[in-house]
Amino acid sequence: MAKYPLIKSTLKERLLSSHYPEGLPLPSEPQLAKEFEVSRMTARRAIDELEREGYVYRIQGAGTFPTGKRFRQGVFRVRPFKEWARGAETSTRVLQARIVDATPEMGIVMQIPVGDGVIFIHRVRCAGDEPLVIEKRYINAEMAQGLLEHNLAVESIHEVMVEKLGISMTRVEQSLEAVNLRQEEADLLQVPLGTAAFLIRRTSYSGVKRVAYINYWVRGDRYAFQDSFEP
Amino acid sequence: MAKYPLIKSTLKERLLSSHYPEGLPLPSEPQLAKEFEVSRMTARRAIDELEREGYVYRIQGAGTFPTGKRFRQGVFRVRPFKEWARGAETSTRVLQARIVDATPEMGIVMQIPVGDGVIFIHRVRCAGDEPLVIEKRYINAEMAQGLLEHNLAVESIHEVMVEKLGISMTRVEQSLEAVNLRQEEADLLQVPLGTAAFLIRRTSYSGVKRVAYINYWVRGDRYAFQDSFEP
DNA sequence: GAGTGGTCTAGACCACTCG
DNA sequence: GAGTGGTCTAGACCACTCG
Repeated sequence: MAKYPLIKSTLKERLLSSHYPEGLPLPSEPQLAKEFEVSRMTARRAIDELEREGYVYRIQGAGTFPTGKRFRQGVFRVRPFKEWARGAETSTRVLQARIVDATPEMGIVMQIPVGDGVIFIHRVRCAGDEPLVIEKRYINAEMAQGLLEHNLAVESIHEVMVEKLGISMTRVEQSLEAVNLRQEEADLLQVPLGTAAFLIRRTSYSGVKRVAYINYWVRGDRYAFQDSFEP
Repeated sequence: MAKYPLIKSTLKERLLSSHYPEGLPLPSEPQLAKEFEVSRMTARRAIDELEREGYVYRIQGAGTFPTGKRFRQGVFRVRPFKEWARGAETSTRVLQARIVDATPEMGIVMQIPVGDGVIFIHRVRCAGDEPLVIEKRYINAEMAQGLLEHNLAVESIHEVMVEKLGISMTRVEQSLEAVNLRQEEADLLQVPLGTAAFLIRRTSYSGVKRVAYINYWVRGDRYAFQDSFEP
């Protein structure tokens, strides 16, 4: 039998029973290797998996720390559109891209005063002429000046903001819902009214400031998340 | 700079451009190590990440294969029902729990001969008298003898199987879809026909054997996944 | 400067697949 | 039996943190 699963489950038990105090590092990798009588690489492998599962985080030079009790809230990850539509020819249709005044709703989600400038971008992303995703972005206009001068049908908006405009995104919060498409969205995606879809709501932060709020509607009949894990 | 990210991105490009034909293995790990002039462990690390991201899958003894062009990407995690229905009083209604003969469909998903015994369990899980989740489980009867003698309205089926019946679950594969509820499911969840819901399909393995196949329908108007990360 | 995690090497043995 | 991926070792050097 492999050794690292035993190390992993032993450490997991200790973490769940608060054997290692929060805020303090776990024993170092060489120490754990010694305790379990394995090479450092084998100890690392166990920790690698615990890190991926959210039990610990590592800081190079400082140590490995318990994440505390917040881990394991439902987690999902969404990859860039181009990656998951791989194989097919992808294209993007820009329906709107302009500066608008923040409505009260935008003011709340963006945390800015009503009337402030907001860049509104409305796009449809297709794979092989089939529309798959609707995207509505609201971006703090003050923080992303010059964004509208780029070709939004070709360039990745996120990349432009990070690489060309120098905005550092420090945190992303998102939620995933299952919804029935309304007439407007159904028409754009060319499916019947009420078709089930994923709705992803995403807020991007730069420090404490909210840079962008995005809604994605993803066709439920064309997309699935997939996961595999060892319990 | 580290070497494995370059290997990874090179392989990813090749996979996206169909450089490696579907159905055939990629070059073996020793061959890739040689090509990129690194040790086998470094080549493996690049492939490890591609596997985790769903670009390739590996079969011990046979090779590493491209996963092909399915629009299936991303990762999500589902918490146990009791955790996310927290705060509310949860209850479970068992609609059916009996042994049936495997239909051809069950035979395929369970990888057993048609006609073999399958434990079928149909439950509805509620929070505060409101139905939230429908569950249909198909379990290899041979591997889970005695399961039906437990109180399935109270006990966790997974825990009974692992702790009481001694079945070791080694791997779980699952997918997450957005679907419109059909009449039967809508009635059980007391929502209108066609309401959007999450459909989770889960297969549990014990080694190479498939222990269980489960479908969960989760009300889209009552559940959302949440995630937050640093890019 | 001592200690930490990040990466890498050149081997080794094993379980498994396949013709 | 040859080849594959799965695991492991005992080292090494590096970038980074911290007192």
